[in-house]
Amino acid sequence: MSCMWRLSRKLGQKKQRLLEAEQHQSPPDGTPTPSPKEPRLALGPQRSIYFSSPRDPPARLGLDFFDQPAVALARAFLGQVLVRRLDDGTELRGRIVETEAYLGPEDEAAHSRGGRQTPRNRGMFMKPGTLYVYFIYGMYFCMNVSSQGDGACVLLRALEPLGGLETMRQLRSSYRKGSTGRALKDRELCSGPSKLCQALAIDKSFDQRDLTTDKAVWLEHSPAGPREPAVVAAARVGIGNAGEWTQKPLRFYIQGSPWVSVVDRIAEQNTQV
DNA sequence: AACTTGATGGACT
DNA sequence: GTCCATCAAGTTG
Repeated sequence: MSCMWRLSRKLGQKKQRLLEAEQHQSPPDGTPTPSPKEPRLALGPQRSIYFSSPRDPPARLGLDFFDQPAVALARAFLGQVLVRRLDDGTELRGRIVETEAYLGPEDEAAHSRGGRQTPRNRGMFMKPGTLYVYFIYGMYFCMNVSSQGDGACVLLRALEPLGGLETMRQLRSSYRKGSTGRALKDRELCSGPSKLCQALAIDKSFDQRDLTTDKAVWLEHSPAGPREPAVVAAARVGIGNAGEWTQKPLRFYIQGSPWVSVVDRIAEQNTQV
């Protein structure tokens, strides 16, 4: 009977999760949502995005945004829109729903642990907003953005695809082995750090690029959502033996979003809604 | 061994 | 259909 209780509780959580997901999703057709109020973000004393230099895309986020400590930046990323412009002019867009903070030399799980600086991880030590793209497991890429703090950065782990989904599907399929497989579901396009790199055609050539000035990739201010989404803080994924650093809650995701790569139900119990 | 993924097989709804 | 556990896949430090 405690089994029964546990089961029904589990189902209840799932229902609740789907319900919340609907609230946090953007309109399916990408129609701009009327914004009743300016979104409350920890951007500091930043000029209005509408008065940036005329040649820039109106909503591109600048150095003011990226120049904050890794944890703050990892949280601030949630909801913002990553845009990738392909050579043929196609724009791929995705709303960031999951990130991880890597804090720098003291963080035993970071590539910059102990202050290690190599040609590979140089991007981590460059100015905030610089990309650090690395090759992993012999076949994938992961995309990080340098934050304030030497050797600190934020890993982008999952996006809600907003535009260019068919191109993303093609890009993702073309990288796969058989390439004869079924069409990927929308949820499979960007739900993981290497998946989103495939979907947006991000590879090593993007390493050390500047997100505030690059012509092919940038970050745009989030359209205002229905309400401030709840953010879950959970342990990072794929951290092996990094002592105390393995369990630290440095992964952040939008609670209830169906686009997140890995959900942590235990961590969600500590999230206030 | 690594900040991952996709295919596969089994249990379950 | 979903979900979960397992494992193999290439390269780099």
